[in-house]
Amino acid sequence: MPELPEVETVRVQLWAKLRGRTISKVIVHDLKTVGADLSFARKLRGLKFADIERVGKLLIFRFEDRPDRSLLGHLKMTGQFFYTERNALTAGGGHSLRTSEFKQLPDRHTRVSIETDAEGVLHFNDQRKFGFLKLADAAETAAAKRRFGPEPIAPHFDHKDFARKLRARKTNVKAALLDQTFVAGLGNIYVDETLFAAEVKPDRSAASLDEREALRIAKSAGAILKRAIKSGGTTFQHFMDAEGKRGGYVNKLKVFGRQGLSCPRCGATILKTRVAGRGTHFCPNCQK
DNA sequence: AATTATGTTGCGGT
DNA sequence: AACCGCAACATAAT
Repeated sequence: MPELPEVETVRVQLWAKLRGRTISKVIVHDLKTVGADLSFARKLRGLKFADIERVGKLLIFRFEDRPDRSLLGHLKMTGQFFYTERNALTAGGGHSLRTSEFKQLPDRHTRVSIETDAEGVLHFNDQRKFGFLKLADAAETAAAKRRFGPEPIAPHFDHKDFARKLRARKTNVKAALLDQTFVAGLGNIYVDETLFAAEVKPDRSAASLDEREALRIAKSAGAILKRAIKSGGTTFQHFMDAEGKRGGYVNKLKVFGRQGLSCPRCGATILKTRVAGRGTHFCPNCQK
């Protein structure tokens, strides 16, 4: 899933469900996903969720009375967090084993299941197994957070500073925007959408940008990420939110996945090429 | 049926 | 230090 808007969508949903809940049982279906940590389940059992933080595309679960222990979660390419619950109140009065409206979980891509004291279960699904859940101490957590650059949606994001630093980069502008240590939260979809909004070609060298272009990129990135959050993210292939729903921003994409179709701004044909090793979509006419 | 692509990023080598 | 290419893995499409 996983660019900032998708992760933020899931963060908000999970917090509403997990707030104040205590972990009663953890089932590790795939050891690699937890970094081969044989004590992963034991260390989580009994912990009470106190907060869910997001930095860039990384989720950080915090626990009450245990500031020295956090759970880091990254979805990478195909990770998904699903929250399901058994219906405590059914017509017959008993427990229904139906886990959700959208699918039976766990399924063959479920890597970890975390049960709570509220009949609710948090499932971590990940087809390709690039994603991970990792227990971290305070120092590791702080170190992980420090590696991220500023987020374009941050209240105090400094557009001028960003523009100056962007123009000092030696790569093309797409590679610069994908670098999470430079600016956090953009991925392949939102970089293409940002550069379309800013009217800049993805393969332009960052150093060739003038001040106005760099500022347009800074402003566009924040605007697009915010709009995408409002739409619940983008479902292009795998993304599903914590309730199994798809992201609405897919209908608002201007260039991503629209190769061969006409540019919504000028009518020229959208192209797909390869830039920074990634499939890249842009309008050859109105992006300069 | 082999090759290529896929919403990410860490690593090892310039 | 910054940057590039590749690898981690599973699946669908060509």
